[in-house]
Formats: sequence, structure tokens, C-alpha cells
Amino acid sequence: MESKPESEEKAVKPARVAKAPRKNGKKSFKLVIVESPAKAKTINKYLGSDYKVISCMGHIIDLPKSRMAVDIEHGFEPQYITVRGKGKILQDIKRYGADSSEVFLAPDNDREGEAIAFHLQNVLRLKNAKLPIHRIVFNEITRDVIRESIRQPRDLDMALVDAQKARRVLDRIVGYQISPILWEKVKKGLSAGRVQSVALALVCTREEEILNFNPDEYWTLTLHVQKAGHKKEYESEFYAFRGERVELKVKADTDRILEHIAGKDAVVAEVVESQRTRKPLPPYTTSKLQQEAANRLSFSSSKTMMIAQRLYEGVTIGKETTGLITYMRTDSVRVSDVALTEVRKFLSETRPQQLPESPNLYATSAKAQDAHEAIRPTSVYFTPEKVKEHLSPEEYKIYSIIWERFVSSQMKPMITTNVRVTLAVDEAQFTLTGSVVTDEGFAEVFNVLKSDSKSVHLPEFQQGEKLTVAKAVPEQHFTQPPPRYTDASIVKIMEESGIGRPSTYAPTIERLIRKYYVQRTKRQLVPTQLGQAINGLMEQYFTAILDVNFTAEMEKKLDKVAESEIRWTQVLDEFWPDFHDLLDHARVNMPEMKSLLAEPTEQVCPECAKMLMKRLGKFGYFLACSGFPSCKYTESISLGPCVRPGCKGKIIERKTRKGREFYGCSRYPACDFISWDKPAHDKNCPKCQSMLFETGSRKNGFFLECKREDCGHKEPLVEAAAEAEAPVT
DNA sequence: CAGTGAGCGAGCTTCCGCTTGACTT
Repeated sequence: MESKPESEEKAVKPARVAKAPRKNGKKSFKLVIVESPAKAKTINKYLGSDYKVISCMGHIIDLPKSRMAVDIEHGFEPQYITVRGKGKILQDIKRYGADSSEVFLAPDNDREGEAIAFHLQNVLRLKNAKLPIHRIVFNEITRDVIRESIRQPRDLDMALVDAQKARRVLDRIVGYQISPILWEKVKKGLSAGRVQSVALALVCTREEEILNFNPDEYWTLTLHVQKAGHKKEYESEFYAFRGERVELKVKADTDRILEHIAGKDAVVAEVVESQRTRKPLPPYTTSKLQQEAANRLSFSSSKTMMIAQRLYEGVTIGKETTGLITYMRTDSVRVSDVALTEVRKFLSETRPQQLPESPNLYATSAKAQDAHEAIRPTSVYFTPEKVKEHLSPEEYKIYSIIWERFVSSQMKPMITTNVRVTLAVDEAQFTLTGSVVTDEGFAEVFNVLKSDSKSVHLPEFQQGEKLTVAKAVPEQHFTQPPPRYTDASIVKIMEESGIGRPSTYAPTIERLIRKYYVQRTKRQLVPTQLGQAINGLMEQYFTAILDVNFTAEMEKKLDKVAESEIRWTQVLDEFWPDFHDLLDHARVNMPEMKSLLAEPTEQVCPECAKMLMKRLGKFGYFLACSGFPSCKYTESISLGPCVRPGCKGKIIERKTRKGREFYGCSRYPACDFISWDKPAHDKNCPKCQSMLFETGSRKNGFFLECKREDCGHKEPLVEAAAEAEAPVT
């Protein structure tokens, strides 16, 4: 018979729970299983000692990584196994299941959650076929809702479980059938998939648009005017001639207007005042949080998620650790009643004049699975200022924008007064606009979110009033190509077209980078030569997969499976025959591209004086002689000279056997300089000109550090201003 | 840490979506 878990051995911590309480040797606790340990902790508090709440940490049963494991010929039945590394967790679940009187399966209330619940049930039944097992769901973690859900258990929704199975098997087939073709034709280790290949296509298509972009010339004409007796100049823009809108295409257009207005005064023709109401935005979903953190704070999607995870798991304030935000992977803007009541109370105490009579309502996207609330502070009384001292600067920033966005979402609108003055200079017309915030409304709580929106104050202008023209400034412009994608803009598109889920946006971007399909330079996503080559092949041989509608259609069918309208195998029956033909066609016709992947460089081979090429090998990029195979010279790509005084080597990027990146001297082992920190971009030590490295911790802040032993210069790491949307050169 | 492409051919790469922490200097 199983007794208590041995506490001495090292074990997976989160699933460890204290010895099961027993009364008179009888089973006396009810088991609740959720996905996340942080959630388990909270719910444990709400349910009291009759219940034991443990977590399974996501999927515990899945397809094996090492092989296809889907019997395509016989009904697509997947061969599931225990996920590698989850054996311990599974054991614990079984043990607690055996010791409990009743089990409540509480994974997330969505397709994946239902599948996890199903797998948990199977595992528990294996041990004890008679154990009472229920499925419970809740879409928010509050005391009342959790208790209510326990009172309203239901059975597993097998149709939903089947929908997940269809999704899982389809993704496996797509990924595990296409990838090997790429190994054979291009390079081993490459990958393709329903989500990543679409994301790559987005990046590549945009790059092509930029390349093919033809800039158009256009002009603007700015008239600087002054009120009689005043020095201050106001800038107005030319827009019409003889009452008709005129676009200034070329210099001659502009010259004609300049000639017409030369030496003449401006007269105020019309003054129009209007009020604009701007409503606050809903609280964050995962994608919106990533977008704003990228645009305003220059954080990558994965960085934002790491920081949010820490805020969710909790920060130690005093003796207690408190989760500061709700779950950070969500597609919903829903807010629990408890939170709504609290924020309205908070506002009535702090800013009663900005509290609307009734709560602001927001609609969650129709595509959302809505298993969690919006991302919000667990309590608005933890104001950013109050918790600041317990947070790292980065955590503070992310927490602030979450707090500000949530609190503002329940405030009154912002009202601005706009003035539009039309000026006439003979028959040419100009406009002058001003804008003043009349009521800040929701923006009152903005601190980190504050934008330096330029409010332009205009004095009173009377119709018929004469103004002096100080100068007229013509300027030539060219239309700009569309900007490259950033983490923010690609996540936006992915969400809008239903590609990927909140838990996969960030990992998908990182995957494209890790596979050398895409590079992130100055926060812009730029396809590599390899990425473009792969995308070209995918476009030609697997067009259907790259269509954003492919996923949309799949989702529609999965919904039908979930509604029991069709069987799960039908999704695959409809997909497989055509896809099978595509695979056969590609295996035969796809050209081999193995040796094409080399980029020319400016450097010369020191051995044979031919040019060096940049190639992609097993360990990343390297330089190789274009005379290969007669000349076998190779060289690592240098990031800068070695920082050891007197060492003539250079710093190169390397990887451990497990794939972790680090930086070391090319003269190893003669010089054993190594750093796990990343070299800083475009910045050298002001004292000794050595390379600087990004280092530090969340406690002490982040620094740029000079690693030259006789220097030791340190400076705070300032995030460069958001320049992600900067025009592409 | 390992000297990268190509090939003798060993054994392995790969998907999407749920979760959280783990090498080592």
C-alpha cells in the first residue's frame, strides 16, 4: 500500500503535497487537479482542508517526439505516451487519486483543457475504476466561482476531447511529413508546420513588398502665419486651390502655388470647433500586452511573457507571496464581478469624478476560447507605486501597464476639443489645426502608458481676420515602403487571423529565429536567405497550408466536431488525400538546394585570396572559402576583438552541446575567455574601447559591463527608444 | 565548446499546445 511521499529525495516540487489527511483511517480528502501550480495554491486557500489541490503542469499525455505515432492507414488513431519528464508528476497524481475519496478535474475550460482532463481521468481510472471523478470548470479564480463550480460538476465532453485529438493529429501530420522532405532537399533539422510556416510566409512576403516597393514623390507646403502684432508662428498646411483638393505631386505643382501666394496675406476663412470623445480600451489579452510592451517598452514577446509569469506566480511582499496579476495567457477581455466591484470602489475613493455611472462593457473576440479572464491586477489596491520597491524595473513597467490599462478601462472617456481653422491666401487654402484635452478622463491614471501626444494650443481666430505670412516652406517627400514586422505587429496579425494561441505567439517567433529562418535586428523581423528559400519551396509545393484560411477552415471543422455534428476522423479524411498527393509531388519534384545557401561577403581568404562566403552550418553561421573544396579554409564570424589584454583573438558565438549560446575567444584554449552574457549591440567601453556585455540580475538591475580585467567599467543598460517602426533602408 | 560545407552512412532531426524550471561558470 502506498503511504506518504518521501520528502527527502529531490523531486518535482509543484506536484508535491503534504501527507494526505486521514480520519480513522478513512479517506477524507477530495482531490482537485488544475494545470498551473500557482492556480493550485490559490484554489487551495479557497477550498479549505477538505480538499487537496494539485497541478499537472499542462499536458501529461501526448504523442511521442521521436516518431510519427499516428496510424494514418487505420483511422488516424494516435499512439499516446506519457510526456517525457512528466513521469514523476503522473505518479503523484495516481497516488493522491488513490488516497482521495473523490476527484474533481479542473483543467482550463477550453479544448486543450478538456483533453488534459480526459487523460487525467484515464490515468486515475487505471488505478481505481470505481473512483468518483467529475469534471469542473470555472472561467475565473474567485472564491465564490470556485465553490460554485464544485457544486456543479459535469461529465467530460468527449466531443471536445475529439476536437483536440483531430487538431493534434493534423498538426502532427503536417509537421512530421513536410519537415523530413526539407531535411532531404535542403538541410537536416529544418522544420515546417501549420503555424510556423504561415508566420514565416508573413515575414517573407513583407520583405518582398519592401523590395518591390516603388517610392512615389509628393510635396507638402507649410505656411507659417502670425497674428497681427504677435511674434508666435503657427504652421498651416496647403490642401486646396479654388475650393478643390489638390495633391502636390512634383516640384512644379508646388512652385505654381508658391507663385500664386507670393507677397499676399492670409485671411481666416472659417473656424470650426469640435469635440472628440475617446473611449478607454479594454483590459489586456496576451496579444495586446505583447504588442504594447513591444511598442512602448521595446520588449520582445518572450521577454514580456517571462516577466508576466513572475508577476503571476507572485512577489514576496513582507512575509507573504502574492500573485500580482491574473493568468497571462488569455484571449478574453472578460472581468470577474469581484474585480469590477473592486475597481469601481477604488475609483469612487480616489477619482470619483472619473467613475462612470455603470461599468464599461467590452466584447471578447468571437474566436476566443475564453477560458480565462483578461489580464488584470489581482487587486487594484496594489498600485504600481505601492509595489514598486518589491519589483525589478522591468517587472514594474509591465505591472504598471497592466494596472493602468485595467483601471482606465473602467473610467470615463477622454474629451478633446479640436479646432480647425481654414486660411485663404487669395485662392489657395490652408488648414491650421489645434487640439486641447478638455477632460483627461481615463488618461488620468496613465503614468507609464502616458503618450506625449502633442496638444496644440491655438489662440482665438476671428473669421475675416488678417494674418501675416512669415514664410512658406515647400518640402519634398517620398512614400515609404510598409515597415518590417516586429514582435508586436506579427503577433497582431497572428491573433487576428487565428494562427496560433496565446501560449504559442512568443515561442513561434523564437522558433523562426532559432531555425535561422528569421533574424531579429533592431526589433525588426528580417527573413534570412534560408528562410526565404524555405518559404519559396513551401509556397510552391504546399500552397494550401500557407493560406491563413487553412487554419480558419480547420477551426470551423473542429467546432463541428465539438458540436458532435461530424466525427473527428472526418476532419482528417477530408484533409489527408489531397495533402498526400502534395507530399508525393514534393518528394519527387522539389529541387535540392543544399549548396545554394551561401551569401557573399567582402572578406578575402587568407590562404588562396578567393572571396569568403557566409554559410550556415551545424553550429550557426561561419565563413568559408568560395574555392571549396580545393581550399578548405574556414573561420568563425567575429563579434569583435577579444577583451583579454594582449590577446589577438576575437570573440565568437559558440554553443554548448545542449544548444545553449555563449561567447568565447577564438584562440581557445590558448585564451580561455568566456562569457554567458550577450555582447552589447553597437556600443563599446568608453574607457578602453573593449566590447561590452549585457549583464545583471532582476534584483540589482541590468548593466552593460566591460569584461576586461583591468577596466571593469559598468553602466546601466538603457533600452533604446522604440524605433521598431523606423523606415527600412 | 568544437572546427562546421560535400561525402563514405551511423542515428537523428521535425509538429502545436498545455505547463514550469534547469544545465554551468
